[in-house]
Amino acid sequence: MATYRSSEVTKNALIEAAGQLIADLGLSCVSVRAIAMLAQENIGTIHYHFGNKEGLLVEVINKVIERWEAVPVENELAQLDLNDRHDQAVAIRRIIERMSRLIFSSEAPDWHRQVIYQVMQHTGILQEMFRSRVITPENRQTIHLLQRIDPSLSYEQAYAHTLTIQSALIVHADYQNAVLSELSMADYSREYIAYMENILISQKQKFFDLPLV
Amino acid sequence: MATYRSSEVTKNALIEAAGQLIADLGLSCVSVRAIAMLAQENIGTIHYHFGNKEGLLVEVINKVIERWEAVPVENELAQLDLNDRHDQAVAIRRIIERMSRLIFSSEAPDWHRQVIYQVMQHTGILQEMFRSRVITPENRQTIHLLQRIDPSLSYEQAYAHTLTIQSALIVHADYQNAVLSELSMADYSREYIAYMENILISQKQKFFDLPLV
DNA sequence: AGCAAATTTAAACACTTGACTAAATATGGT
DNA sequence: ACCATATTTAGTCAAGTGTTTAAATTTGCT
Repeated sequence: MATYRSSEVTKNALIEAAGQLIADLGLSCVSVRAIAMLAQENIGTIHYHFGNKEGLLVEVINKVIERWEAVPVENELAQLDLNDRHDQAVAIRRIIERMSRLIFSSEAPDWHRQVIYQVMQHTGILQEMFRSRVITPENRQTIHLLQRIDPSLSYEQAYAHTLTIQSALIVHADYQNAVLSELSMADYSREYIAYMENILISQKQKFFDLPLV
Repeated sequence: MATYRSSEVTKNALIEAAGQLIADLGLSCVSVRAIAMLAQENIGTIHYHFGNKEGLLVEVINKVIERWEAVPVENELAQLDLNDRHDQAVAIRRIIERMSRLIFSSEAPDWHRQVIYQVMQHTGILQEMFRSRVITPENRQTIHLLQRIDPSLSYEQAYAHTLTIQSALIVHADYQNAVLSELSMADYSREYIAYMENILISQKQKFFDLPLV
């Protein structure tokens, strides 16, 4: 008699509602009352199931992080010889395509991409979660690859390259509303995302004189 | 006897305090009381001088926008022949260096760069100000240049290029705290910014097979 | 069906927020 | 020095915040 079935249902409803509201209003503009109302649950359930508001937000971010952890960068780079120029070029492509897929594929709820990078704006538990479990480990892989491609790169220089790779995707995610309105689009088209991926990939491959694969 | 001297002094103190607090806490976490306390002014002065909180925020953003408007992109591109490959390469460099200078040069208060892109997160008067007076006009120039460089580019494709140019700078500005902590730096070094500029410039020049200038 | 535990509910809590008011003060031209 | 007025001050307001409480209800095993 540990837990009742209804427990998981309301917890998921609250997480989903919180995610949508964060995407719409911003992380620091959502109230427990708004979340409970959208989820059609009582305010008290938030504190009963998650302890407090932050506990709920942790689970919201956790939902996104688990999707990223399910496809670690290591998998994309396995079976590649990072000393081979051709494989180095493939590695660049794999890293960019993976990140783009995780952010823009429609297999996850819409709010994922609009929520996740908001946590990087304010220091706190949420940022620490995303940084320690996603950002830092993934950057380590990318920096390692870049220093294989060009052994003369310092850590700072390799990090700068890493950020120039990721930044376009981050901006398209975090400023989605502004970007879409500037593009007069309702949502990113598959072609647009593909073209942006292509820019990022071939830019980096050309910069390092890698084969264009 | 229109206005007294003290008026401008307190107005500037309030704008400066608001800017610093927005940079530290985030746009939506700043209260009129915190602003007044940091400025060492009375809360009522905010409503007396600016009408309401939003009126003060408008002036904060205005301070930043005026710096950008003082050096229009047109000036950087004047005397360049946008049909000439060499001048096209120079134009790319000028556009990127101008934006980097506006964001990272130390001639303006520290908070400018951490404040300005926050307004792009939420729709409202502040975003509309920055978009209509800075973003849209500047993007028009960049897109025009890119379509001269490669006439086959559609508007969406040219816009994607524009964003890949700007994104790294935006991310370094808006996520400054997280980036600096990942780099174990107290502030961006001149060398780091210069290296990032170099990446962005030569990446774009190589992508379009322009001379590397 | 009965019953103990898990869950939901509504009301209240203390606190912060942006805004407003009326009185007190400071300013600068005369 | 005077005085009209620009500015500052302190106090109050209603509305919204996250949290807590205790009672009511639902759940699932015996």
